[in-house]
Amino acid sequence: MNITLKDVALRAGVSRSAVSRCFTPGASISASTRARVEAAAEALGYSPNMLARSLTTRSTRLIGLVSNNFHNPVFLQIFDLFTRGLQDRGLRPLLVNLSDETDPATSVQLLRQYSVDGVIIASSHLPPGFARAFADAGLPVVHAFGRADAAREVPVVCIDNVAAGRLAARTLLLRGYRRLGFIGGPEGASTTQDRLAGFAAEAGDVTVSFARAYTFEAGRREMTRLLAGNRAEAYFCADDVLSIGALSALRDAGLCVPRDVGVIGLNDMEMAGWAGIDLTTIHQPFAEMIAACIDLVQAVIDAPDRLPEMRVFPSHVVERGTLRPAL
Amino acid sequence: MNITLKDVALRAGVSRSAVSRCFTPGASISASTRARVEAAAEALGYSPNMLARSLTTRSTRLIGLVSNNFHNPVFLQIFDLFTRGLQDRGLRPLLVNLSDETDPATSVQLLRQYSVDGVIIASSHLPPGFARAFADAGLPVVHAFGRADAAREVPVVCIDNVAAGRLAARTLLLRGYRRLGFIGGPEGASTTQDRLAGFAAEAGDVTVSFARAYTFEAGRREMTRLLAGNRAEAYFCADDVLSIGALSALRDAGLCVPRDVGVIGLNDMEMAGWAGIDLTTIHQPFAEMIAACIDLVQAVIDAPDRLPEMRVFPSHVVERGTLRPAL
DNA sequence: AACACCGTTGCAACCTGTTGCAAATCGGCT
DNA sequence: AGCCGATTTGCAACAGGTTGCAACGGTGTT
Repeated sequence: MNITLKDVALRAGVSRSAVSRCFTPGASISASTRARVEAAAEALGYSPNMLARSLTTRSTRLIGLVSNNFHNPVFLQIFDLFTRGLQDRGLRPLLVNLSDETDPATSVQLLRQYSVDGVIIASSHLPPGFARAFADAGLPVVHAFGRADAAREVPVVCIDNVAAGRLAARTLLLRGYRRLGFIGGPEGASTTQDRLAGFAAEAGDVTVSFARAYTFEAGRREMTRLLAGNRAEAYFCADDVLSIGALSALRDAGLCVPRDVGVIGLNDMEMAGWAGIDLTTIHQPFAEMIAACIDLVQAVIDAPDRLPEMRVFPSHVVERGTLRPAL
Repeated sequence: MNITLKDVALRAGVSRSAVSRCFTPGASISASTRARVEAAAEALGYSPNMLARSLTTRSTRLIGLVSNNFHNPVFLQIFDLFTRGLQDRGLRPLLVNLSDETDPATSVQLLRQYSVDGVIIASSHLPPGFARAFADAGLPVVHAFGRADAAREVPVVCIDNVAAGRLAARTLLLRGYRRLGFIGGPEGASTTQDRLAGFAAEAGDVTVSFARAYTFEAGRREMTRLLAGNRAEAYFCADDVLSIGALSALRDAGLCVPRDVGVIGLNDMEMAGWAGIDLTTIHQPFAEMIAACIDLVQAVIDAPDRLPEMRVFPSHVVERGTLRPAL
């Protein structure tokens, strides 16, 4: 059915090895045989079987892309960057949707069955040790948006979430907001914990609450709940989509943003810049971070014994319309 | 390095075939050897190499998932449904991001190199013949959100876009809106053309314009442009994210929706239901459509010579706040 | 002409698993 | 014990490639 090496070899009148070498960069082959082989391959429409090749080369160029964030719109941007970045380097993303699955064992087995060269985990809320399970199974792994202090076990690419929390607090204080509030994602999410730690360290006494998930509805519900009590003057939401939910609740309550209440988010997803949302937020440099992830996983593949490394990126405030100007 | 059949066979004191049969459902193997093999496999942490197996079985259970819609938030929902649906059936999505690549040749070659069992194309704006190129290469393919009349060449899963356009027009007319306008996606998108055809057929004389892309900004810009001229009483936007952009422009212009202008979208993406957006829109039953895609691609894999089939799903209006009530 | 050297080529083994076929084993029956 | 048929098992070939090694052919040198 399909065209194989043998067919091409037969037509070109050479051995299978010659054909193989023709498609292997750097192999020793004369210009004349190469031409004959290429002509034959062209005529037959041959393209080498990557998976058969991988048996001996032990490289599939497949990368497992593991995530459980299929409800936060920022992840569409993230998947776009990952898939394009991988493709540009000749790597292929095998997508794994964890949805509610949080036991790494099945994903590890799955990705080993498919002999992926490496794994990128893109998530900020997974049980501790999730990423390590891949490393333990001998799979090169990088954890994107993971926790910095896990980096002794697994390479991590992230921003300094504690510093980002601090930055959020300073930004709010500088604009004259006093009683501050924090709205996190699920309490277990490491990013949420770190952002809160930094925020509280800088702002002192803050009201703290957690949304059920990184979704619009969860953010809106949480803010609605908060408004029933004694509200703060400004809130740091640990994620843009939460912020947008919170803004919706504030507006429904007849409060004016940024005059009555200030809101600062985190991520700077595309939607944050939409007219009508216009969210002031802390920018994560996704493009650079994702490029770093791919470089890093490639580096681990090339040198499996390299020590886990952490790449921390700077974040900064993007001024829009949900905070009043600095005093 | 990795554990193979041979290692397990050695430890269990049986032949490689016995081990293979132990992992092949329906193969003839006695309970006692099975137990011995399973114990050995367990002890060594063996799991079979799917790719090596695929050499002889000619099935990888890999499905190419091809799309160029990484900027329309509805596609995050769609990817979620696809990945979960495929996983639930033991299939693995190999994601291909076309971004601006519109020549099928490279994608076809890529997916053939990886011996995918089948391909699902999820896009409404691709050059005609794109999907057919996969079929011509002998790859089982299904086109999700494709054009109905291409179904003679390639199986298609879609709604009846012409009927949806009609439905939009009737819905607007029934609510007393007269001079109607249509805002499409890129003019070349088949879905846009069909929706317009139905809309115009029912509404008669409509103002027609096209946004550059299926994005918020494009929708907003197009509506802003339209407002400079003689505006219509209500608009059918061929996509929710366009609608949201259009709404943003309307509000900035001080117009009241739905009193001054009505807007109806199409897709019923999650965001359409967000408070503050509250978009009246035509629902596409994504969950059912995507399940159908997967069933269909599986069917084509099982019977490659089956005639291309079209599965058309019903769509209906979801009433929210961007149209005034019916008279 | 003899020799060394280098790039090119084919052979054969190997990567990991599957499967047709024939041989071995087993249980049951006379 | 001997025979039958069904089940289980291993051998060997195969899927589509890669690669170490030895043989080969051509060139330049002495």
